[in-house]
Amino acid sequence: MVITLPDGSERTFSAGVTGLAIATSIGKKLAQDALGVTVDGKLCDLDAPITRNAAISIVTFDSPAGKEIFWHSSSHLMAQAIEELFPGAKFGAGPAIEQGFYYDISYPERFKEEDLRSIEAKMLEISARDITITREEMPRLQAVDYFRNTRQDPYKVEILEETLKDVETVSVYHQDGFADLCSGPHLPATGKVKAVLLTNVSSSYWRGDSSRESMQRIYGISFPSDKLLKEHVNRMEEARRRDHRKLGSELGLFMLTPEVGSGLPIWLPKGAIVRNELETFLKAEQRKRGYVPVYTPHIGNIELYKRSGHYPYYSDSQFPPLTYKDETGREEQYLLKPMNCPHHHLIYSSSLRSYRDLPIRLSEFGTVYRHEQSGELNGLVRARGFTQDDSHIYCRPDQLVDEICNAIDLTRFVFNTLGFDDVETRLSLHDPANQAKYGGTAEVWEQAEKDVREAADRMGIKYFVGIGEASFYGPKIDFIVRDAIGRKWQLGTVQVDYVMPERFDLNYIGCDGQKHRPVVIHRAPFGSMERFIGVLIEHTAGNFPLWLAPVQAIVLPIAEDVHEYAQEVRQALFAAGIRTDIDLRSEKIGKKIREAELSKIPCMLVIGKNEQEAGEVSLRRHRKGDEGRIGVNDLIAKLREEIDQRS
RNA sequence: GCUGAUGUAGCUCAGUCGGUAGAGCACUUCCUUGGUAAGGAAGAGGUCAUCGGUUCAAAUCCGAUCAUCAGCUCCA
Repeated sequence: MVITLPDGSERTFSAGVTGLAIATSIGKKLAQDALGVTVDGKLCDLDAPITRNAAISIVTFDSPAGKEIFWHSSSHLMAQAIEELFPGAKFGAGPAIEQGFYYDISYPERFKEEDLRSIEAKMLEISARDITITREEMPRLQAVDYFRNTRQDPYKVEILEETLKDVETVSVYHQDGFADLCSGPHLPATGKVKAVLLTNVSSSYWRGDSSRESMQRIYGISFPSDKLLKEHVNRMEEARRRDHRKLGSELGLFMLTPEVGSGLPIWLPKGAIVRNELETFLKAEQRKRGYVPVYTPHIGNIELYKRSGHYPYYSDSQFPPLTYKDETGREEQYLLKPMNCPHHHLIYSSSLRSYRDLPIRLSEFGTVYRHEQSGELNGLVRARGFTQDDSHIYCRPDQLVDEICNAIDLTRFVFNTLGFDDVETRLSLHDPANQAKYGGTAEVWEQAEKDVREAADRMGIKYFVGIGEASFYGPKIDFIVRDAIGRKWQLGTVQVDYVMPERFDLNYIGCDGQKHRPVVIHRAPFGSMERFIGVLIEHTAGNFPLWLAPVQAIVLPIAEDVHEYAQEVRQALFAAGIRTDIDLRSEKIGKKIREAELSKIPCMLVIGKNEQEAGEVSLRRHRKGDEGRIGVNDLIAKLREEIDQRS
């Protein structure tokens, strides 16, 4: 039997050889590190016999597949520890996740912080026992009996009787007295897990259904060595330092206060500069690309949102309507604007449109208010009041794919300028099994999804498909980035809409003299200014590029005798439009530099007698250090160039 | 909204058994006039999230509310 290794070399083994045996034949170290094996691309247990010629690859902790096996087994290890410490605990789902694992547990007592520590200790103890983990294939009905009567775990029985009801044979993994229904693969033995950290306990609903019972979910992460765990803990601490909520108040960018209301961010002067720069940047770019600006009010008659269909779909997540009664008793209801689209549609239909006028691209930084659930609020990235860089493009069907491509291009331009290179793109399509969630006919959806796919393909975007992620009026392309602790946030979006033109009876006169329906594209490259800047803060750790920095330069005179010259330098930079502060305190230069560094000011201009005599400054860059002396005019030219290039 | 945790000076945090509030940094003033990440001294700063209860006495114990954090659910 011939086994092909990842480097292309071939080796002969007798039939039934295991991954472990192959690893051992290659090297001792590999055999030690081996967690699983892929056989012709399929991930398998290390002790599974290989019965035919195959290409195999030994999986270690270094690979994503290795981590998944490791963490999945760790969740079983945790379950076993909990079962030994807390008899009667019932187990729901316990998968590996991107950063570790969790297990959902039903147990009458609340797990406390101390419990997590004792579970960790028990896990390490079970690891030290180095129990062999074995797989058993079992007919499904036998498994039902086993989990109902032997294991007495109703959740596993439910999975067997519902999710797996059409499956003949299932697999069960055993380690000592503990057993779990699981498709695997798993580690060969518990001893591989050398370091474990249980991070928190929170609640979850059984099967993610808020009408079902609440379970306790314990999150953890584990590693094959203490060293790797320490590195992970350090990374987490670094992430906390980058948290935009922390940096936002340290750097004076924004604030949140219950005196205004939760989820309603206030932009402080420094944060307002960042936001304003971004808005100016996008406005200029949109002007080049044929967008025209509009402004619309912050509230609108509720009938508008009933007509658009937003109100019934989203009434839960809106602030309650304002009711106004005039002296005749006539009542009107207004809604705090939850989205900008209906207003823009009215602008479109305010005059007769010819096919020659299209596409029409209406744009607005529109502030909207949504009553997000309290538990969902999160600094700037999830707020109740936020501003969308919203635009609606009205075009003819034959222009649609081009216009989607243009919108994708603009979004990519924005992301590239701001240095977001790790962006995932999701093609968000509707869920055919849940038709009630959507407006519009099946034909319209089919066309819309075909169009976005075509545009995405033409733009060469690497995307993944998200079924059920579409909005109620159409499919979309979403640009998703991660925050400092790895959580994903949707920023930019491009959405196709055949539904609103119907609801608002939008039309244009075609070359045949007849009325036709335009198509609408909703798009927002930043998405929400708040969320975008929140993620940008974490992405840059508050070290904004020069063009965005709230304070671009600070003049640091060494002693009082050069204060006058220092003021002149500051004025010169100011006159060139460079945001420049000056530190005139009677502190030593070391302290002034330290504080400027901590404030993350990109350029420090150190000035003493030497600089004054030569008409120069000493330029020190944030996190880079002294760059030497430069004439004031040269400095201004250099900084202006960097700012204008947005480099 | 749900489950759990947390809330003390502008910030980071101490505060024992219930006995009336503490540090460092920041801030203000004074001294110091300096060369690339913390010069010195003094001063000021708190209705211990809010409201209610227990108690001779509450930052501390109990309850409610608000807010924040983690996760779940949701996301136009």
